[in-house]
Amino acid sequence: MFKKVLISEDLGSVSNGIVSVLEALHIGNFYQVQYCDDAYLKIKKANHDEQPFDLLITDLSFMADHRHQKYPSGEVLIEALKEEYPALKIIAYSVEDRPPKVRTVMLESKADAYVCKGRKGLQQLEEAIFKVYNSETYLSPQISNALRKTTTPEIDDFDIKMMKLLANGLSQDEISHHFKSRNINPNSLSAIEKRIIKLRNNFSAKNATQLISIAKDLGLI
Amino acid sequence: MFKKVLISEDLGSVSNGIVSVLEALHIGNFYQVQYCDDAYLKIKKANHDEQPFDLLITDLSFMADHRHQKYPSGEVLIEALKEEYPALKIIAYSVEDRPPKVRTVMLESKADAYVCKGRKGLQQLEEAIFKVYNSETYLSPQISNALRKTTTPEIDDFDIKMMKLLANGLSQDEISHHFKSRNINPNSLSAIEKRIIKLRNNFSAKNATQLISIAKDLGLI
DNA sequence: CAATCCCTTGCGGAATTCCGCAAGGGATTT
DNA sequence: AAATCCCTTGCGGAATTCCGCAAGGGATTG
Repeated sequence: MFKKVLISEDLGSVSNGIVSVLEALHIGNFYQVQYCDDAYLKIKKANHDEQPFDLLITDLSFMADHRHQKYPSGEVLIEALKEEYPALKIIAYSVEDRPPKVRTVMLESKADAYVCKGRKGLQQLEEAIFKVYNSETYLSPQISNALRKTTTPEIDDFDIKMMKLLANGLSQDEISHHFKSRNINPNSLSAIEKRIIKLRNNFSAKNATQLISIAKDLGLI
Repeated sequence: MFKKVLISEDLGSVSNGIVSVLEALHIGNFYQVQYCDDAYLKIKKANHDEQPFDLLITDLSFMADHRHQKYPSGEVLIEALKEEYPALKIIAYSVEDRPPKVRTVMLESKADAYVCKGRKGLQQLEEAIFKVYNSETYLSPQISNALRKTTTPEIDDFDIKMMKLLANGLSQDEISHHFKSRNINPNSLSAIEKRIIKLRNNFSAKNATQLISIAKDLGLI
């Protein structure tokens, strides 16, 4: 079983729960941090000292406070760590259960497991620990099908950028200029128009306002 | 100190944390439930048996699952209980730290305290328990000024309705018809226009799309 | 009563969005 | 090489939104 575990979670109460799971598995060598940056530094130092962690359990969203963070969220922390220390296993433990989020965390950040906080969260976490130890991936049952691309097909990075700009109040013309000034294609007013229309059709939105409303509900932006 | 406490919280891990606080205060007589409906029934029964609870600590948002609930959220549970059992003290314990939510929970649902889950959440919870026991109210420091109406002044029920309709993709003209058909005033296209402009100015939004984006971030809709 | 304030309503024009049609270019297929 | 497909770009007109100006009505105030 895992020998050295790090818990990254800003809610003390949740942290307690994770600890109880580890203790039930007789894993005594664990550490807790409340900020992603601390997690990164602790893992880096452990590796440097040749006593590396072999499992990280981390939340995704952390309350922002006065301390400025290089890694503001679990996603970016996971992505950075997986690039630097591929051997480190990582379990994401989050309340977020929307498929798009699960997809990015598993496919882009490359987490090994995604467990939803919930009524059965700690049981599922225990299950995930076993699976991951055996080099398998794990998803909570309620999101087990989140990786199938049946959900919202064909929404690419560009579309997300565009919707964020829309949500920030930019006009189609301003979005066009925005992309032109950054040499990102496509960038013509007409093309922007067409892509927004495509998105509206995708989500059955009557206008851009509803499109942004839906995208926010889905957690896309 | 409180003699009989109920914890209503669907995340087992968080529940653990609350329990540790109660134990530190030597409150041994407590019960835990994972659904609002169970909380309501348990409190009702305790009162009927003349062994009432004197404190409820409850989360606000509960994951929906297969079990259909009469009380889907902490807010409505609190409101119902406070009407029926005014003597029962209630502490809301939630990740939600946006002023509008705090306002409705404290002013409309009439909770005695609002504690934000966070890095210091459990310490604040302990503080809240003491305050509430002395019949005072308590707010976490980060939201201590949430009750001042300086935040988003003059956003009334009508504005909220209007923004919800906007988010649902209705045009200003359709919104006008919507209110006309329900005999709600004002309802002219021009008036709708003016109120949307007023809201945009309030929130410094460049257009209706950004307005909806901001309103969603603030939790107004 | 008159003056004032506040809100609703209306109007006109500019800006923006919405929508369909069409041309052009690159990649793939036949 | 030709045909096809897909995406980008452009254009024109209708619909909608955005914005300022102004009139009317109700409530409050002097």
